[in-house]
Amino acid sequence: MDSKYSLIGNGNKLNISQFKIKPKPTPILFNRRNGPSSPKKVKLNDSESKPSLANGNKFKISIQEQRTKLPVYDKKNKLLDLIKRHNTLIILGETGSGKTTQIPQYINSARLQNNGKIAITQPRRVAAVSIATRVAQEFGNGQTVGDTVGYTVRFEDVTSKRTKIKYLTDGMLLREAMFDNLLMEYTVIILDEAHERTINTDVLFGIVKNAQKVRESRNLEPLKIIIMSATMDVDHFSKYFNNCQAVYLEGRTYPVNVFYTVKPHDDYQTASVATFFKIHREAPANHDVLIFLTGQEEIEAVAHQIRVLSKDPEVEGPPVRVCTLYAAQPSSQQMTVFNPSPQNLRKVIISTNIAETSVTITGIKYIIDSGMVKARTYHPATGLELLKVQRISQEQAWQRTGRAGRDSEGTCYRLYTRSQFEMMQKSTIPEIQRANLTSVALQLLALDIHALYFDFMDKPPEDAITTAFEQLKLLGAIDNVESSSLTSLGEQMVKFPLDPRFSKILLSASNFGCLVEVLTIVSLLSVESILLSPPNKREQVQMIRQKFFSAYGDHITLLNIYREFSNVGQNCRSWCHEHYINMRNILQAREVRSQLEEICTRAGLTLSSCGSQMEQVRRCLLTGLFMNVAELHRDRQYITLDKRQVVSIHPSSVLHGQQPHFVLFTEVVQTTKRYLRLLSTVEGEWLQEAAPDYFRTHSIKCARES
DNA sequence: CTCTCCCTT
Repeated sequence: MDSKYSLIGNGNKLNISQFKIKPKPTPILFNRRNGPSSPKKVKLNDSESKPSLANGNKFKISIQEQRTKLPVYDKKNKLLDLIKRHNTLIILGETGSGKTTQIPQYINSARLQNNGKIAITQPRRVAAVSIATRVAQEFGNGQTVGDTVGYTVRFEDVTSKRTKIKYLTDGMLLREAMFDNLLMEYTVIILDEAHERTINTDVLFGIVKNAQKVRESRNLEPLKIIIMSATMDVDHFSKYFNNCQAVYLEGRTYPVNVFYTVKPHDDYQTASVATFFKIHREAPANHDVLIFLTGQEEIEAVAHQIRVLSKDPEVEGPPVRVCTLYAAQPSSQQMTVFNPSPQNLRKVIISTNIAETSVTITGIKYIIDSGMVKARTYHPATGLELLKVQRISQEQAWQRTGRAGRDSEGTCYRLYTRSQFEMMQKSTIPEIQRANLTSVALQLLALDIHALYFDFMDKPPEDAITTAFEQLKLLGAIDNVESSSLTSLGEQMVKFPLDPRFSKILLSASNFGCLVEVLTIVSLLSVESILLSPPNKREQVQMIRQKFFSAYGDHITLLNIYREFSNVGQNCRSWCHEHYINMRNILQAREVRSQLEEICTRAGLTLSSCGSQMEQVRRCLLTGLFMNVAELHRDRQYITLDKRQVVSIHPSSVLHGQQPHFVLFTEVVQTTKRYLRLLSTVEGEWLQEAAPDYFRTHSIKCARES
């Protein structure tokens, strides 16, 4: 029997109300793919079933016994010998090999680190914390995290004098390098998950390579570098690290069958729903499904469709539990994904790329891969950040596929043809080649390195670097764009874990007598938005928040919200709920604020308050954001002073619908239009004063007359 | 009159 349902979408954007079920079938047709199920060796490398780490103590074997059953265990002596003989080593380890937890312990038990520490970096803080906790447990002897095994992430340093094995985020190690570019605390540095190519890992590549060289030339304690990666492009890595040795570690994954569609399907939302019901009809209950889509709206739409359709009495198959998964979601909702489902139920998880690497769910038997991802790209020429849905890379496709083979054999349906797959880029472009580099350039300058001459594994585009230097010059962090050293202002800026523009604002605040207020605003700007806005409760939200609204704009409005928040004390949860405030994010802002306040105090800045003098605050914001000013023109259009772009005030702003002559904005994001987000009104006379050099070359068109 | 993928100091 063929599929019963054909799903009619409305172009690429599915409107739920127009969504219909047709009784006649037009199923999505799939081809079985030829060749091996994956480009790398994917095989079950032992016949007896071994519990994976994620499954915990299901078989009640001791923690020490579990260690001996990891694939890496058989290679222990071989690995130690290689690590002893080579100063730099690449370890390619498949998922489940045990490399991240075991290798640091092997090194420690052989005392290869001498009197130094072993650092292991992770791109994500949750990983650093949870892996360190696990390894401390394995270490035994009644030790807990913070003894021999510890971790350091932002806001949390769980290490001690006895700590030998230290897990940290790559960003944290980078920050440590700002204060000691030779990283003398460590004798072994392991950069894990190197294939993810985060900006921080990429910068660390060059920093550890340099530290190793300098330490050798000065006869200091040698530094061992170990690069751990799941990549296949060993040559690229090896070449960069002076043709160093690479070893391969088998993992523990299961084969995954891959299917491609017979013809292309542009409407991947509809295709994913149809494919889900094909699986739903054929597969036993408890065979869970993971669908990869691009964003919140799309995910909620597809979730709704599946919920409605699965309740249709004509649909065959067990009852369905639909879970959605994306980062913006409240964490309580995210956790429901891990709830074990009852025997006769099918769980389907509809997720963004968060489930590609950051969140691992056990029991997934089927993957539906849309082949698309939403990604932010930066255009140096326009200074614009674009959020665009685009095709994934082949690497990403394999990563998604692998999510079905973690604890048994699986199946992956790709909603694209084989030839479409072959047209995809082989690898994802490293983040450093598509990001704004102002922060990176500043960090490197703190190490007396000019980013143009830094030893990058993959160089960023030159105009991205020059734009970054122009920005640093404007902010006063350097004297000229060729400079390899910072001004004293620049040196102060490096101390803050912030966008350089925000550091500049903090450093000017004392002069305006409003550091207390500016600390709050900058903290709120450097976390995710604290404002919740459920589309169906728009009017309600507007009403309850009205009392916070400031005619000066969003920055002062945010300040007003935070001021009340900091006075509610115990009833924080209910207050957030009542005012549609994202509690996780505002609590994070509070943490950031106290960290920044501490740095300010140490830098000798006066914690002054301007009370209700909001002019001071807006003047102060201009000292870091003067290049982000737009002017109203006669046709009621705003045009930016910097790049002369036509822009609009985002409807989420409190200034939307008003027409102040000059607005300062925090960022411009292009979606359906070029929108300014997070604005404040400013006066034309303040501009010259805030950045005299800049405004000599960026003339202000006076459009007042209209 | 719209909505922001994922991370991190």
